[in-house]
Parts: sequence; C-alpha cells; structure tokens
Amino acid sequence: MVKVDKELPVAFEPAQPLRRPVSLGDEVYNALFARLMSLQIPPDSRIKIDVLARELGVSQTPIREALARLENEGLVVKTHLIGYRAASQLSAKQFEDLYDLRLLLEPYAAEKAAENMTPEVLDVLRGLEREMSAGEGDELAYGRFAQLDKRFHDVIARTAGNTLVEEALARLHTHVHLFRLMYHARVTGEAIKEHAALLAAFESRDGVEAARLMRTHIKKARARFAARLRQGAQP
Amino acid sequence: MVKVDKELPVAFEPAQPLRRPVSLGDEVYNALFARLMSLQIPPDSRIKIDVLARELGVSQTPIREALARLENEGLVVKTHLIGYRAASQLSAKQFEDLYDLRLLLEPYAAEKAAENMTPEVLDVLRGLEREMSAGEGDELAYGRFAQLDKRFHDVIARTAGNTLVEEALARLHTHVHLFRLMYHARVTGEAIKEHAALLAAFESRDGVEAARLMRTHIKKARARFAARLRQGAQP
DNA sequence: CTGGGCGAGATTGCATACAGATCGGCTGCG
DNA sequence: CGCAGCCGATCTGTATGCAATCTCGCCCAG
Repeated sequence: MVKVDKELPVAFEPAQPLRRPVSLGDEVYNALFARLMSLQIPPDSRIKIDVLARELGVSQTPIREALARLENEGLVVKTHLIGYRAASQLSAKQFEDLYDLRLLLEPYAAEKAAENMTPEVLDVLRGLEREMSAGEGDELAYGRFAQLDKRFHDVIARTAGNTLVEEALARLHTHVHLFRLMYHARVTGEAIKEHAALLAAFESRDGVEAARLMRTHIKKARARFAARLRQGAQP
Repeated sequence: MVKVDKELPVAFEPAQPLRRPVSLGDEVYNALFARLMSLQIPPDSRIKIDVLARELGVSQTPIREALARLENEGLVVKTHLIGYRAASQLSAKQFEDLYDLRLLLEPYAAEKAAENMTPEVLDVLRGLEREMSAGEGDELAYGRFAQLDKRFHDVIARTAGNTLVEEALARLHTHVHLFRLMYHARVTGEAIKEHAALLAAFESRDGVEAARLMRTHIKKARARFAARLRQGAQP
C-alpha cells in the first residue's frame, strides 16, 4: 500500500522493460480503428460482431473488447440488444464544441512545449513541416497531409509533458481526422504558413508567442471548416 | 437524495422514447465503480475476473466489458496475460497535470454556465450548497461533502453546454474523488465560501466573474491538497 | 546453514463454441 | 391497405478447453 511512492516513478520510465506479446484484442482494435479512419466502415453503418469475427478469423471475445474501447472513445455507439454501429458524422454543434475544447488545450500545450523544446523534437517537427510543404498542391494527397498535421500536433502535445492533456487531445484529433476526410477543405497552404510561424516560436522557446500562434491557428482552422460546412459540402 | 442526476439530462434531452432493459455489463460496471470509489477495492490490488464472476453471480463476459470501460477511464489497468488491477494512486506529477487541466476547463465551464444559467439550475446549485454547508464541521461526513462538491461541479459543466468538456471533466472528477478519499483534506469551510461566491456570479449571470472565481477556487483547492501531499499524509 | 536458480503445480486470463433472448422484417390474412 | 404473427438475424450471456504466468518448494553451490 505504501509502495505507491516507489512504483509510480517507474510508470514514467521511457523504456518498456519487457515486450509482451500483443493481445488479440489490441490487434482487432487497430484493425477496426484503421477501417473507421479510412471510412472503409462508413459512419452510421452497423458493425456486426459475428461477421467481423469470421472476417478477421478470431472469436467474438476480442471483437467485443475492441468495440467496448472504441465506444468509450466515441468512435462507435452501442444500443443495448441492437448492437454496435459506427458513430455519426459530427454535427455543427459538436464541431463547435470540439474546437472550443481545442482552443482551451492546444495553446496551453504549445506554451509548455515551447518551454520544454529540445533540438531532437524540433528536428521531428521540422521534418513533418517539410513533408507537408512537399505535398502542397497535390489534392489527392490530402489524406496524407491530414495525417502529418495530426502527428505535428501530437508531438507538440507530448512535448508539453502533461499526459492528461495529451490524451484528451489525441481523442479529439481522431474525430477531427474523420471530419476532415468527409469535408476535405483543401486549404493546406494557410495551415503550412501557420505551422512555420509556430516552429519559429518553438525555436526561440517563446512559450507565450507559441500559445498565441496556436490559438490563431486553431481559430483559423475552425473558420476554414466552418465555411466548408455552411457551403453544405458533401463527401 | 437530490434527483440532480436524473432531472438534468431530461432537461436537455426531452424525449427518451423507450426505456430499454439495462445490460448486465452496465450493472457490473456500476458495482465495480462503486467498489473502486469507496476504496473497497484498494489501488494496485488485482482484480480477478473469475472471482468477480462468482461473487456477482454472472459470467465472465459482462465483467470483461465493464473492466474494458473502466480501463479506458483510467480506473483500472490491464497487463496482457497478467490481468487487471486497480489503478495506482495519483503521483505528485499526475496531480499537477490534473489540476492544470482543470484550470483550463473549469473556468471556461463556469463562464459558459453563467451565460446559460436558468432559475432551475440555480435552485439545484443552491440546494447542493446548502447541503454542503449543513454538513460543515462533521468530519465523518467528508465523503458526503466530496460527493456533493463533485455534483456541484458536474452541474456547472453540464450547464456550460459543451458535451466534450463535460465528459473530460467528469473523467477528471472521478480521479479527484479517489485522491480526496486518500488524502482527505478537511478544508471544507474555505471551499464553501468559494462556492457561495460562485453562486453569486451565476445569479447575476456574470460569465467573466464566474470564470475568475472558478480559477481561484481550483487554484486554492490545488494548494490545499498540495500542502497535504507535502506533509506526507497517509490514508 | 543460507541464498539463488530451477521446475512443476496451481491459478488465471484468453479464446472458442454454444444456448437463450430480443429485434426487425417479411409474409399472409382480414 | 393494414395489422398480426412467424422467422431469420443478431446480440447477450454461459460453459469449457487451452496457454501463459505466478508461486512455492526443492536442490545445489558457496
């Protein structure tokens, strides 16, 4: 009981001492996650446990476990005695809520990240920015841009050093990703400029400036999608 | 018992067409949640599926489902081929992270709540405050105070109208609750005064003031627990 | 006599197959 | 055309075999 103080620091050690074989449930989770993210399983479509079990060649137990996890993350919804189905597309209200929350978290993350910035992380961020710039103009590669952008923000969140904030943001980003795939606003040019400005703030470790830039970045991103939404863009 | 939990959702979701029979998994979840919250299952202790199955008189499937949900909420952790165990007590670092996050979310929630405040919600909040004041000085009833305080904040989060923020905060509050039970700082007097001030801001629908008051309330709460932590208080 | 390494039994979770219950749709009758 | 009842599909929950881990006693070296 009093060992709490001893064990907790260990939980933060970077290296995992033992590599356990992954559970089937995890594999199923990853498979489903990928299918949802690629819209291979479209929103609102039913997800049948036994079909998946046959398809993936496993029993129903790991499927259930994976679906339970996905439900908690809001990617699928469950109705008792009816079954699971992929979550609906975000409504306008949910979209606003999501960006409000991002506006609360991401500037903070940027500020902390700027303070904790290391040359290594900076290199990673520069690399991601370079890849995003390289693909500019290529409309087909938008999915790739979205992935890189997600990574960019995830790295910042991780560098901030607050695990809870990092997890909360990771959760949001998956939804943003789905939203993007449906209403793919091809406004990568602006986003790239905003990322570059952020990088400059990170280089000089200016937390206040990084927070400010992130705030405007998120606001502008929201505005870009909101315009798209009002136009009634269809997938 | 105040029907806060029942009445508020109704206000936001007017018509629930059908009351489906609750699934066993949900019941198991509630049972486990209660045991964890009451420390009947202490932190770091192993949670054996088959033992629970016999104890609750159900099979292993619903137990697994409940545990999967609890894992996503961070209340239990799973190690592949080892099993589940109750989550560890928060470390000092995690405690700081948690309060940083609360500081980001709760002032925002208070501001929005003030803007959306209705007489009905105000009544509920007043009722909760009254109950908390009534129990003042009674050390044994601290667990009860903690519950009321949690409700108080939950109602505010719900009134803010941002579901994502509400969910994020709900998640944090469960951890705060556990933390409190271990290091029960009996400083209810101060908290009650801060709640009263908040109520005044809600009455006048002053969002900016509510946000400010909430910020100081959270900061002071953090300071109260931090002092307790440094003293090395034991459960 | 003490301490460390090793292995077998017991324990536990993982995965599968199966039975019961419920829902939704289809068909046929009024 | 509408409604009632049946049937297939599907989910929920149970029982069981299997694989991996942990525990603890044994043996051997120092």
